[in-house]
Amino acid sequence: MKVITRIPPSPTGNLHIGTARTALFNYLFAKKNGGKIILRSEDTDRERSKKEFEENIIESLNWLGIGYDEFQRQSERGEIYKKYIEKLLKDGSVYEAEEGVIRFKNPNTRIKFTDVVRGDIEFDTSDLENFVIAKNVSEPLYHLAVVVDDHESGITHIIRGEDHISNTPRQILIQEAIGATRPIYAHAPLILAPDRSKLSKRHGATAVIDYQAKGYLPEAMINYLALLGWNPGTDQEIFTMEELIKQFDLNKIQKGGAIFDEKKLAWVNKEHIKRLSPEVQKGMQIKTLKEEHYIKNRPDLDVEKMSWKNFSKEDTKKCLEEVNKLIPDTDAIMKYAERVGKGNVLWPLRYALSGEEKSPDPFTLIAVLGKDESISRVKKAIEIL
RNA sequence: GGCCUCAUCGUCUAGCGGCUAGGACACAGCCUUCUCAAGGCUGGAACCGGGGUCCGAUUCCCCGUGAGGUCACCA
Repeated sequence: MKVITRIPPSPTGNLHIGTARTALFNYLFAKKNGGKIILRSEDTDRERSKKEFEENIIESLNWLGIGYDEFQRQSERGEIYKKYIEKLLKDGSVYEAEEGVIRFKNPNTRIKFTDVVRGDIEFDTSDLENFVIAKNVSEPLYHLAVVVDDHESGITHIIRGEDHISNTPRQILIQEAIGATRPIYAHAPLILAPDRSKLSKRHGATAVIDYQAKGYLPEAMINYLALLGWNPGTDQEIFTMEELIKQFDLNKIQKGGAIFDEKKLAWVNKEHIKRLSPEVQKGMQIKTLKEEHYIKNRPDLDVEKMSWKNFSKEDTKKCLEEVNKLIPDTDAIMKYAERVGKGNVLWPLRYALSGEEKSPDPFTLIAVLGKDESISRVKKAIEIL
């Protein structure tokens, strides 16, 4: 049996981190099994669906490197749904209610299904009412559209968020009514905000594009997302997409929700940056450096932090005066530093330029600031001394 | 509230009956003449509670408690 999975976002917002993580799991699982993956835009809600969101979702998925084999748009599949709704109407599985919508006739049975990550789950559907499956024959709603699409596309595995567990019995009911085979379910835990509630817009940056804008590497994002709710069972924490595909396993998906921690994302990002070529790293460093407050504005300098170790203020001052004549000649400064003591020269130089105890090296700073600005910053330091 | 799901350091997690409960992030301290937004070392930090089962429970069962999800003509 060929594995077929799906990524079914609703274009009512930018690609959400939670959706991206679920998309990733579907992608990894399909790739690992040599399967197929379908991106399905669930835009049956004409009011809320926006073209721009669909574009954002596609772009974000692209940026992350999550590919797919086929693209579908529910708004273009009206005829297919209509055919099913009419058939259900005819055989009496659904009926038109007084309000004019179409409801599913609840058979009030017990539905039991096996979830790959949670085991057996059982529902008594008599707790459910006769739920609405379409506004009319031409306007299907979520449950109907999903079940029909999954069936028509031959979806074998539905990997989705835990928030869909309670939707499952309804969908199974519809499956049985249209004679569809039941796919295998795997409900992944939710990605949580720091307060342990479902991560949503009110928690700030929740769209993939927000992190793209912050300068995170797509590889880092993928890596971190994969680790939220899944782990390989080893101590490995840094992965490439290829490694993830190779190691991914539905059975190792976590049960409990995981809080999204940007600090750890930042660490993962740093680890991926380290694996980049020195040239690319330098380019990224310079790009992000330009946004630093201490590059945009002259820093306030603290005389006490100006000297390295026990080197005197007077000597530090002399060093800086010498160095200032050499800027921006890197080799000359380095040669001088080796003679006088690297720390004695490089620390105060870097501090004079950035005003930070931790910052990139002085030569990078000179490159970013430019000759004139560098010289005047060092001059300022000399004055204070 | 009904139904469903979940429960190991602050966070992400390993553990699948016997471990000094491991790793990572974060945090704290120390080291490092500085091309250091680095690296290294050390440290503090967890099995929600109560019953069982068992020679023995973090691990299996039950009950609590807590957290979350879901109850739309949204998806």
